[in-house]
Amino acid sequence: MSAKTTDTKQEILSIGRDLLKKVGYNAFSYSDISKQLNIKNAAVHYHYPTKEDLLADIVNNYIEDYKKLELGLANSNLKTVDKISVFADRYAHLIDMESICIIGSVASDFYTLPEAVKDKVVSLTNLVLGMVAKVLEKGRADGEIFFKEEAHTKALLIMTNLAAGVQLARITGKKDFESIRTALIDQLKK
Amino acid sequence: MSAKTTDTKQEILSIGRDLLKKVGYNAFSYSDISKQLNIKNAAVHYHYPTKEDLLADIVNNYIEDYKKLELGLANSNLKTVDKISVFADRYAHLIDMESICIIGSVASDFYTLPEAVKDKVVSLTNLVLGMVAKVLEKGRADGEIFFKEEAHTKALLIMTNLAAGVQLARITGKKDFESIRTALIDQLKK
DNA sequence: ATACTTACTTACTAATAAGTAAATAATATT
DNA sequence: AATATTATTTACTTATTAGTAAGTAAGTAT
Repeated sequence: MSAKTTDTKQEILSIGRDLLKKVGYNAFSYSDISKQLNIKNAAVHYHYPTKEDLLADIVNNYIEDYKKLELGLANSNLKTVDKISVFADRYAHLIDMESICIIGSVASDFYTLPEAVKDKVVSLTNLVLGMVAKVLEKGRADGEIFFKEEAHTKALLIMTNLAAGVQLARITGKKDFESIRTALIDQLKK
Repeated sequence: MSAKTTDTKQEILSIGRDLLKKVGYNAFSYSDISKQLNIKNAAVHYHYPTKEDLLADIVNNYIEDYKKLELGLANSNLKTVDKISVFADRYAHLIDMESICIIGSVASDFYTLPEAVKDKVVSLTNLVLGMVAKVLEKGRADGEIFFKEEAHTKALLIMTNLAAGVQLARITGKKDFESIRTALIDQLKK
């Protein structure tokens, strides 16, 4: 098992992930990737025969990432508000990367996605929403935060604020996102 | 001035608008439009020389629509909560049309949009956010609704909930949107 | 009736897309 | 050293895209 194989494939994955979040599934091509890596188009096809394969791997990769984050948060001794801030920080970082969250990206392109990938997107979305709901529920049980909705609903409210907040920041600027972030955290503190 | 001109151009605009909200700017072509109208590709170019021209007209069209809505709401005697519900209903309707809101659609594709259109998108977004903020501010002044954030921030919170809620509904289903909508309205009633 | 305008169609072009087959270079395995 | 295996290039194909140029049919204006 050579080192180079993994390197190039990983780099393709990484660039694909960035492009997906920056311009969306329909606006990037294998040529965009190959040019960045100074390799030929066909080399990208060697690692990911079809664009669908690449997309599937990107989504799988995010599922793994979020599972790790879930474990990390569970084993941390962060206060609930700070756990939610971890999510808010991730979304704030997307703005600086000229990106939006993958879920938002694939949701916008949903009706043009290969069927097999849609299922993975559903899994990823449920994973993320479930995580946030769990953090919220535990935080409320521990008396650290306050909200009157069901935990799942509150997770929906927070994540939609963040996801669309990042999208909106492209149009009206980052300060609108910061207003959202601040209001969000304040609400939890009651 | 013939009737047919207006008809075809209007239909192109309407189909373009639907496609933009369904699959996004980069995923539809003039061929998609011409096939639906049983005309040739070049006929679409006759009415809208470039895709940028079409996109610009779509955005302008939404600006007009929202200006009319603003007037309609100002002259109505709807309660504030019902005015906000008008927005929520519009977004709920998008789900049934397999669409997302234009602002979300163009935000996702923002870095692939022609420069000239970006400015129009900014205007549209400010128009919508301004409208909602105004409704909220007046509602609070009249003692009809309650919120502690600034009106602009509350408008951001509500509109991001709705916009991303519609996107999320593609993945997890419409009931998540309905949870958001209900929670949103409940919050205003305090 | 003639000229002009409008709304198209036919028939292209140039560029880019995704994807493939075959040859070749580089790296491991035995 | 010989042999696989892996990674990549070269050279395509097929399809689609946005866009254009030239022609035409029908209506409008003078």
